[in-house]
Amino acid sequence: MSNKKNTERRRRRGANNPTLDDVAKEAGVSSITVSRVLNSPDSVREATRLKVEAAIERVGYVRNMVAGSLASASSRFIAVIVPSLSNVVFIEVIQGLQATFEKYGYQILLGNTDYNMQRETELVNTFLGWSSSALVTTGLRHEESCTSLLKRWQKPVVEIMELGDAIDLNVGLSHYDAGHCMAHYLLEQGYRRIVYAGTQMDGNYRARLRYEGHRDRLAKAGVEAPLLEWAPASDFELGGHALERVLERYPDTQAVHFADDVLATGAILHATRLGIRVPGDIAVCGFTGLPIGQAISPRLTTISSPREAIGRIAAEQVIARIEGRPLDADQVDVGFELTIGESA
Amino acid sequence: MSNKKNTERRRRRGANNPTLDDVAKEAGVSSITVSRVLNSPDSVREATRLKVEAAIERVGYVRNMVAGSLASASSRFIAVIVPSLSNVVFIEVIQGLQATFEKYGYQILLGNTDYNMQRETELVNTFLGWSSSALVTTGLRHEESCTSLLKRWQKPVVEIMELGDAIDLNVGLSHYDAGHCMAHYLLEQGYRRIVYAGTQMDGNYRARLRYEGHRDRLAKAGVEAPLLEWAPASDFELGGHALERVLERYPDTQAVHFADDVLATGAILHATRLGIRVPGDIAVCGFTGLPIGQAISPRLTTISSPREAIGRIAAEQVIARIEGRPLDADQVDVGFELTIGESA
DNA sequence: AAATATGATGTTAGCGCTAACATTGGGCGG
DNA sequence: CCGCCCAATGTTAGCGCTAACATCATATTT
Repeated sequence: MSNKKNTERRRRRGANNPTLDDVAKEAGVSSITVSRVLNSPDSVREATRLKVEAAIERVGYVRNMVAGSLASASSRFIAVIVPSLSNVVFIEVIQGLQATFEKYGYQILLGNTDYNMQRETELVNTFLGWSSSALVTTGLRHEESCTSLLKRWQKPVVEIMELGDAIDLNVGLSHYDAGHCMAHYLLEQGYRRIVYAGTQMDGNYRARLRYEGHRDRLAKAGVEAPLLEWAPASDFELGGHALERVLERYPDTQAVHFADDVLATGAILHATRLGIRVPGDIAVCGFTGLPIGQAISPRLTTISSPREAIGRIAAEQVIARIEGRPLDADQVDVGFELTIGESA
Repeated sequence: MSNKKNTERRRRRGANNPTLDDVAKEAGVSSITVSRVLNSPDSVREATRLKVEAAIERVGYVRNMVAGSLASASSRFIAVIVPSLSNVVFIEVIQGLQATFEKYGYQILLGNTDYNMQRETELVNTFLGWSSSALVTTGLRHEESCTSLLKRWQKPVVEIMELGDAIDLNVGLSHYDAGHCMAHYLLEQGYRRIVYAGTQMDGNYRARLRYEGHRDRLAKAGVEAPLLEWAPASDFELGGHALERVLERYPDTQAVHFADDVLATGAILHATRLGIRVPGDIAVCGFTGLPIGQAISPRLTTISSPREAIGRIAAEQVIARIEGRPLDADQVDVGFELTIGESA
């Protein structure tokens, strides 16, 4: 068959960095001992360890994580999937995740879906292909194939932000209740003509869940729940614009319930500029509990969600699972808090 | 020697997911053909490709990226190292990087140093171990061993945010010039008693570079350049607090040059609450060009840096390098812009 | 002192994929 | 209709590491 003229030919790629074997030779031990120094230093005699560490230093060894992960069929990666990086909320969640995972020596593999579920499925596939140790994703709604893939997967999966029927672990809060709670507060304050205003409520369906809570509470009081929605992502300017549109469309509005604090803050700052008094002429409230809402005057009335805590708790749950510690519960309700400011 | 009784024993791990070979068998081709369908579909006949794709679907194959990276000695990872995730600036840079790299099918491997250079070196080591295709890091200052490791490394390295003597590629702006420019503007407006106020200026030495530009410009005008500094990270509340401390320590201050927009915004909002007129009683300016600075009244006078553009340009440079396209220059000065608001 | 347990290190055989080369079967010019 | 070329596919040998088991020296038990 093949013309076996190649006794010693095949060469591979350039790099040729020092490998474990080079270190082993240098230190006068076997490569598995070097591997142990790296992975479980306690299982090696101190003298050996020092010898190996010196050798590592001398040859300038850089560990090949890829080979290690292939051999052990696991990486110290945690896949994290969020729908957006422009929304501070997810940034803060990522901070919580990152800080906690780092403590335990795990790396985050970050994916951004742009509120696109197909993209989410692709990311899940890629991340599983990296032998991730666990996966954290946002929300409970996924493509069918994505859900079934994750259910079959043998490692921890956490769905965050929202509570409900989850694949595995679940850390979040009830957005329906949050919307309901704020609507209740507004009614209590005597407001009756209340408009809900949000952005991108198809992709960001949690904002819609809050609207539903809001609407149902108003319905119970026999009050209409008009909804205005915009396509672009929330920013301060859009908040100001939204306030004007609300007043145009429903001139007798008494209060605006914004889907998030960025819009609400933008509305308040714009109102100040226009000489519209908040809450005198119109009351404003939001959702999230961003620092900027508490820095402006009037201070924003809002619902604060513990964003970094969601990240921290989700990460702790994952670590517990990985380390085989038992969990109190597979679902954690982090709750929310009505923060009463001066704006409503 | 070894009691060779084990003809077919050694089993490995649990998972046993379908592999390329399973797909190959199912499709009636060899595994390399499946590999080609995945990596270079154009090199396979359409009929074959469809057959293989159907087989992939049928067996529920999930690609093992780890094995692929080991065999090809390269992953589609780009290592990205930033000093902080609490600072919006880096978030926006990451957004720019992420959006661009995603277009080309690269994944970001994100590391956070918390302004600790030793941590940076560790992250660099880990990320090189993942066979990253390139590395993006923040700033020009690193540990000696880190710099030399990166210089020996054969793949693209970009240092961002700051301009100067770089390892390989460099995308950023001159912070010294930015500070100088703002000081020049303040002098031009007739201010003479100007205080510079910042946070964490040891770790975040770019804020110090801006101070040095500021100080040198004032010196040229024969004016003192007092500096006040705080240890915690910038937030709105600290900005208000800082304004009060400045007025306490230097009661006749005419203008405060804040190291960033978060502090400056916090100061303006706090001043409004206290009834201090800006710029009537005291002028305020910042650095960064955050949206919030332009949403408040008075609008903030600041220096806008193109944060997302830094990310996008850095990513484009890297991609060009990886694809072997020639670069116009290894260094890109993205510049900055004096944004004149009403606050100074 | 023999038997057994324990701790430290070594040997072997992959993990699942792809680079490098080999083979095969038309298509096509002469 | 022969030889050559090229496109499509196959064969082989690792990539660098670690799981699983093996070995050996020393400590502990009986």
